[in-house]
Amino acid sequence: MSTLKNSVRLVGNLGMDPEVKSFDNNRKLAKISIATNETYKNDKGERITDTQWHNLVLWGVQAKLAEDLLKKGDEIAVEGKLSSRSYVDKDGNKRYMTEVVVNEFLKVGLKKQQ
Amino acid sequence: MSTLKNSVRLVGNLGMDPEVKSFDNNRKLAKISIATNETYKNDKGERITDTQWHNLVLWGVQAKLAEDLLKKGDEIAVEGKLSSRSYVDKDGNKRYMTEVVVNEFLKVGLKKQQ
Amino acid sequence: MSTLKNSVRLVGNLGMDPEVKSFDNNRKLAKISIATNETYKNDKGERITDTQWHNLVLWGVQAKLAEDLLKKGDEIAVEGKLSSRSYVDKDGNKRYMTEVVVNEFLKVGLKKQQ
Amino acid sequence: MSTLKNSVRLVGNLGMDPEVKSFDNNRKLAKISIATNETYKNDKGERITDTQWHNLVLWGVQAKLAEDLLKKGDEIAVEGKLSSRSYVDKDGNKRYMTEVVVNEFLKVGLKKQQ
DNA sequence: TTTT
DNA sequence: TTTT
Repeated sequence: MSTLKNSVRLVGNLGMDPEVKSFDNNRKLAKISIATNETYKNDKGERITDTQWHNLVLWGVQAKLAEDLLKKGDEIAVEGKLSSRSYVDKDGNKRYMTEVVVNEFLKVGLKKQQ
Repeated sequence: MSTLKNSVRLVGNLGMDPEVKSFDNNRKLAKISIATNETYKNDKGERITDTQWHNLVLWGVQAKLAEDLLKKGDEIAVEGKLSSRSYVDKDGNKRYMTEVVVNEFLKVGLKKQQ
Repeated sequence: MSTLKNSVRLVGNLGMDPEVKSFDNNRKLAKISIATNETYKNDKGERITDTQWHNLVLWGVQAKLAEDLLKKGDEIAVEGKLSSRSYVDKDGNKRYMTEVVVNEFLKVGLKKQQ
Repeated sequence: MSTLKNSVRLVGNLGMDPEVKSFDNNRKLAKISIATNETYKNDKGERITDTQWHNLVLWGVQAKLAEDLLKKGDEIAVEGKLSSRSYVDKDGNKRYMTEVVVNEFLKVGLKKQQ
């Protein structure tokens, strides 16, 4: 799986503890959502904060590491892949959602920020 | 706007010509969707192709370049930012969609591939 | 200047305080060197640490931020560009060196690590 | 080996055919050098081209692919790791050089460029 | 030493 | 739903 064709890098904070599921074949799945906070000045010189929420999916070893190391509020750096999938909602409508399938993450702690 | 906190890189092909809109303030907006194709071998040694479609949004100069240079089938490399937004669909339901807001793109042509 | 054609991303620790120079035109230059530490297991299952040192160059606003915020031992994430240049050493020989010209950095603090 | 701590991405042209060596243990090594060409306008509005040369090292499967697919003039996209090493030159002096150890490459062909 |  |  090529990192040249599809790669996402994010630095952000977990909005909640990881949700972890275990499957029959011993595979683990963890879901986390992180917020990236970026600040900039608009045309009028006002300080604007743009917060984006991202849904991350981790499998196997990465899921285990997330379960053991991460909790709500923690800051992480991640590298992964953009992945979209469709599902059927409770009203029977087809919906789409986009997730980042994580290859790797680091727990960091932003001390100061520019 | 930090490329350290939120950055996406994709190499893929346009599924259709760019859709371009012009606004009163002379700002231009282009929307394109690209497919990234990755191949790998599964557990059984079978060759699998994973095709992902991505919605890209371009503003200003990048929108103008897309309008002038790109058409259906073209291959591009892009760098941008993950951005999610909500909207209300025709049935009055709140929906979410995730897009890549493009900072920069290159028209490339994959000659051969590994 | 394209981030698609030439981009370097590093997470590492400063080996010394930044060296800062100011020029006549008010331009500032900061030089820092950081070590990236990566650990892996070799063929024999032994834990190996690969430490690489990188020379970073910062100009203008980034140099000012480095001067104000960074000191020996700090951990940073950086995005920049690979740049090589030649110079003449004290014996009159032509030498080459490779540096990373920084576009952006974040001060981080790796709390735990995988 | 983490792509979060040390990652380089380049798009450029080979200055010569790959140099390939084979070792006793069947390991292959390929060396290539590529030029990245970036153009921008300086303060006076003049079009400037900044050409940087980069030394790339490929091992194993990547070396084989380079040997089979690449030749002088070809354009490639690569992802790898910054790596510096010292060596002793013919006059007995210690020298340093910086290389990019390639994880992955794609042969591309830039048709048009912005 | 490449390319546009 | 996070963080500064």
